[in-house]
Amino acid sequence: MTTLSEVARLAGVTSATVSNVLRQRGKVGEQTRQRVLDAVAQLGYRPHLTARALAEGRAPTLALVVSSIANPFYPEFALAAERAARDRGRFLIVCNTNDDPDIGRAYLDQIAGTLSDGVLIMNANLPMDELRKTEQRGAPVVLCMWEKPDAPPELPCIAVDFHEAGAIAARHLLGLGHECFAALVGSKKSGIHAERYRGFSRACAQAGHKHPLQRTRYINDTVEAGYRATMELLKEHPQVTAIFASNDLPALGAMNAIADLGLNVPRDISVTGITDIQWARVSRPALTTVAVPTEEAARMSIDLLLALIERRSPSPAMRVTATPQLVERASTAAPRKRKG
Amino acid sequence: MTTLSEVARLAGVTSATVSNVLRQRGKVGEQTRQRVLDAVAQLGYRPHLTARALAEGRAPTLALVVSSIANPFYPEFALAAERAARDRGRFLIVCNTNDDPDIGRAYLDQIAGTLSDGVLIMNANLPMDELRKTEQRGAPVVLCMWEKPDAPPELPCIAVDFHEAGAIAARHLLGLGHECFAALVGSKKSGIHAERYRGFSRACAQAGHKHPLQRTRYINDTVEAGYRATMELLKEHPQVTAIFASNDLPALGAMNAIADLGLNVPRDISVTGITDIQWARVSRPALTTVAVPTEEAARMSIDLLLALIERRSPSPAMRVTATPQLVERASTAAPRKRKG
DNA sequence: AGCCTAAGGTTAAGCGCTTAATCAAACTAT
DNA sequence: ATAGTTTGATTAAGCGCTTAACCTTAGGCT
Repeated sequence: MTTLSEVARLAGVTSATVSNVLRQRGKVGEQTRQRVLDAVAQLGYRPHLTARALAEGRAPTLALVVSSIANPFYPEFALAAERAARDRGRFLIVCNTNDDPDIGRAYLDQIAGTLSDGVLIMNANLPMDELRKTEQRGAPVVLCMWEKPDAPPELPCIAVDFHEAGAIAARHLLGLGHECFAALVGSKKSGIHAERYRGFSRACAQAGHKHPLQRTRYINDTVEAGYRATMELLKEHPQVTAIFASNDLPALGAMNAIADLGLNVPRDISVTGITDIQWARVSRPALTTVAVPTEEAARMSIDLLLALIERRSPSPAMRVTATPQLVERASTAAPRKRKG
Repeated sequence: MTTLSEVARLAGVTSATVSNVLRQRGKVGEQTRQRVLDAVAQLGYRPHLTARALAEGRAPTLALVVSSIANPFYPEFALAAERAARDRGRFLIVCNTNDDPDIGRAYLDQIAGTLSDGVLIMNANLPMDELRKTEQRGAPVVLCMWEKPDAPPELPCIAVDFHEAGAIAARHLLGLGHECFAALVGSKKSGIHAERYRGFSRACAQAGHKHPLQRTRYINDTVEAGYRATMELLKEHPQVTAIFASNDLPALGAMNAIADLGLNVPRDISVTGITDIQWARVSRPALTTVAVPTEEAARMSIDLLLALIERRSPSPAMRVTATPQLVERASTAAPRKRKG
């Protein structure tokens, strides 16, 4: 590892001058500048990022805390965030908590402010006051993909209009002529997905087809849970012609269940999800879903975090990304005419 | 951010003593030790990882360079590596190159040795001499999942017995009674998957069912490529009863193609993959595949890297992980009796 | 000619921590 | 009682870099 002073010695200047050349700070004469640059090239000098960060009084990385690998959306978002960070010249440490709050806490304790300048939180299942604590330690926190626009988050966050996402799905199904739905909604008590469901039912009500609670199931965000819930729902309510899932994973499970019941998607029953994970494209039939702007949300999250780090934006502004978009694939169609 | 010396002042000692207490180094009296620990607790002191790394002459993170998000296996491996790193008390920076060697180079240039102590390479599509250069700069490099055990890698690596993986798939299909196969193999010139295919054909030959080249397609590692190749293959060779894919993604594409041809998996045609990505479990029918020991390989990669960093293991040992394992699901069955 | 300023550098302190070298005091052994 | 050792702490240097403050020298102005 060549250091600044070795470069300086070769160029016949002081390390401060080399630093000034490299950082484009201060006044440096043209010919010394060249000598320095030559020396840098000759020695293959690369700045020591750790030392630089320490000297600048900042940390050399950003961190992203994600809760789980179970849902493929998280890795997708993680890589989107990585890209956004790289585009801003930052490096991203990924912290997977495996849904264990203790791991999340340990991560935050260790790296917030000491290794990471700021932290992105992606559904990490961590209590708010824990997050506020790390914020007070000097490492800004940004919640990516805030689900509940009603409850003021008390922390900077990127909110996605999930209410609209639910409404989009509903309007799509209504537009095809569906009137009798079943709904698979992410677990009730965590409040996750509540907004998606609310958007869905409001749109239904507005169209004059109020969605009744007995055709709603609160389930985990898994293929299996979607499968089981659909099996039950379709047995109890055979008149259902379309299934709204607040997430893609249960939607895929629903499609499997329908197939196992000897029915056809979309001929007999239509299915919609929300998110547009990669699997949605590959499944048979390909899933119609409402895409959340992952790339954009990741970019905004990083930018907000960087702004907070540089204290440019003192107000913990809560911004909303662009509206989600319907991605129409093969899992939805007009309902089959009732026999009789 | 409370610092060491603030803790020291409160405890009435020197910062060196505090450091000794925390690192369990040197001799410290019992009552001062307690005073120090009390002060640490009272102030909520947390060591500054960046400063510590600089003082210790090491870098505070490890790095993982992955080529792409397109194949969901990479994120799965990345999170496995993250877990392994965390278990060893290390933090992982993930570097996604998006298959662009320039990005990979830039990442290595910037962080190898200056922010990361060592680098894990996962199919990053980087030239060997580039990697050797970063190694000489003092940041050990480990290749995860080396595909070609024939060619000595010249760099420390974790090799998986992909030859055996191919053979396992072949033996499974042969055992079911199949004799006429088609093969979808990862792109020829990169040499990736060559070993998997070789294992497959050798096992076929041993069983007396030599696999002919005209029923082999060298394709990209995508669902779409698998789909297209299968369409072609089945039109040219309708007698095929089983498809061997060197990777899960093309295998899934093959299943879709078969369905679109009006045929049934596995009744008409069986399909196998290699890797066991998450999608394999969810697809309909669920994919029979040969699982590579992801978790284990990730763990071994991290351990080898750490050993190299600590110069414990001077020899760039190439180790082979445990044998891949067959995961039998619904996409394979005995061939249908020939009509006539 | 003398003063001020700007340009082009250097000095030195410091980021928070580690660690080898050092030192003082308290024991042990003779 | 004196030398030698151990225990338990301190001192100070240094990791590689940044940056405010300072110092020259040369040129511009009256």
